[in-house]
Amino acid sequence: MKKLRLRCEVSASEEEALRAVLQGPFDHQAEQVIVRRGERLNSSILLLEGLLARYKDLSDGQRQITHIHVPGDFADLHGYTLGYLDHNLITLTPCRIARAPHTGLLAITNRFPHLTRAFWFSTNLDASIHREWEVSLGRRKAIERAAHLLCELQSRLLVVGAAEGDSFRLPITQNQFAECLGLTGVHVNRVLRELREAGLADFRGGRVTIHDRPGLEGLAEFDPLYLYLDRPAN
Amino acid sequence: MKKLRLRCEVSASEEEALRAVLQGPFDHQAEQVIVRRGERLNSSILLLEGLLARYKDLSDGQRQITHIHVPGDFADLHGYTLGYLDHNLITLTPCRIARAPHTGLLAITNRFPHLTRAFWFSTNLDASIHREWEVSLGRRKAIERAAHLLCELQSRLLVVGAAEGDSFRLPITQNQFAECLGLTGVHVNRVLRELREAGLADFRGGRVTIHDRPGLEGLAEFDPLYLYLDRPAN
DNA sequence: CGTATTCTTGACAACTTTCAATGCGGGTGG
DNA sequence: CCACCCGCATTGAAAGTTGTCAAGAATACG
Repeated sequence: MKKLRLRCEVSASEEEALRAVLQGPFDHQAEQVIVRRGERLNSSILLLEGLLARYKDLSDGQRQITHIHVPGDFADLHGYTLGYLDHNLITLTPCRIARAPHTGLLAITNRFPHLTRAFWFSTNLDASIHREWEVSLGRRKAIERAAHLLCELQSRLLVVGAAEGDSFRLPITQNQFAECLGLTGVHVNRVLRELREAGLADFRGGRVTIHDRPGLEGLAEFDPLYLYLDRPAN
Repeated sequence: MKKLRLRCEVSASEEEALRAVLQGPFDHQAEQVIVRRGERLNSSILLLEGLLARYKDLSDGQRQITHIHVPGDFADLHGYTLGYLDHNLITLTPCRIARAPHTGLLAITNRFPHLTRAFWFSTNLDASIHREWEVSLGRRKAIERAAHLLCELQSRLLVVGAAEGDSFRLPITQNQFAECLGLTGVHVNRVLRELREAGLADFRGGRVTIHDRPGLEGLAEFDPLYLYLDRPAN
């Protein structure tokens, strides 16, 4: 909740309204599909601890992860207006979540226009991250993609207090990382070695350590503007 | 306006409120940057005629288009909650637009929760399209990406009455098409020839004709679920 | 009618995938 | 306690897809 607050200035009465609506917490194991594509929804999920991912499968078994959620993210708030998701939602690690029933969200959106805009902002921020991933997937080379995602995750985790300076836990496999980047696990492995040998960053054993942030950002052409870290006043 | 209505059931009073807020229409030439990344916004753009694109530039001159807008789309409604855009907005063709000042949108969101949710839905639909593009860019081969985008555009244009059955105007260059697909113009050219020679679709002279929709959809693994064409009841 | 884009094609290069094999480490059962 | 397994990481070699470069053809436009 503190984490959610950081991104969207919320008044005491608004926070109370939201808190009243939330159910849980609930715990989930890793690798569990939490929401299935197309299934009708009646609540949305706030991630408290762990990592979630949005992904889609192709018929030949390939998978593309389209977003990684960090603690404080409303993972499928868009499901509230969409009714169902176009993608699956899976736990990458063991997770703790809270649920906001859509009836409760409806009540909030009818009574708290400002809080509604804060929610709306949150889904728009997700969309902005999707766009940056499109740029990576479409135009950046493998090593640049990897560097960019590491920069993004470090920035986002720092905001919610889940990074210790230039190091943070990222307990996912190289294959999962590859599924974010539109690459194969084999190639990601090579690229991570390159980053390590260049002294830029080290991702091993479920932990990332960034040794040369400027270098990594330069390689990735990382510009955090799209993360809207200077949250708007509205 | 009729087109907007098709995607979001809007009551008479809501429609009137929106109409009262809209300014314009304004006309723009092709290839004009309408909104620049990072610039503070005080109105959002409703596309009435023509095609707009969201894009980002890289330092080496590469460009990635992250979204194509068709008539009826609110092109930068997300700018209302975000304050500024993370991308540029450009006209691909001559365009006619209307503008919704954010002061007006603020008034609407304070008075019409249901219309607010309709707006919110609209930005969530954009995000869904971003996700599908991530899948294309990350996992589909060049010819599949091209086929998928043609299917998507045909579906979306059909909804707003801008497609004539299996044919529709798409007055953009192969290079611009390539910028959507994360490919080079040269390769798009080859891929379009393949689609033509396979009897699937023909994109030439600013017009697309789909000769074998099932074949094209099969090649692309196109599933329109992500377009939320069965709009939700809320 | 001439000029500038855009389209088209070929040959070659670069990047990433595929296939295959080996190493590593943690958990489990004997 | 230790051997065995199994998933994950790592590496090499070969193949495939897409990009780059270059040139000529077609088309649009003034």
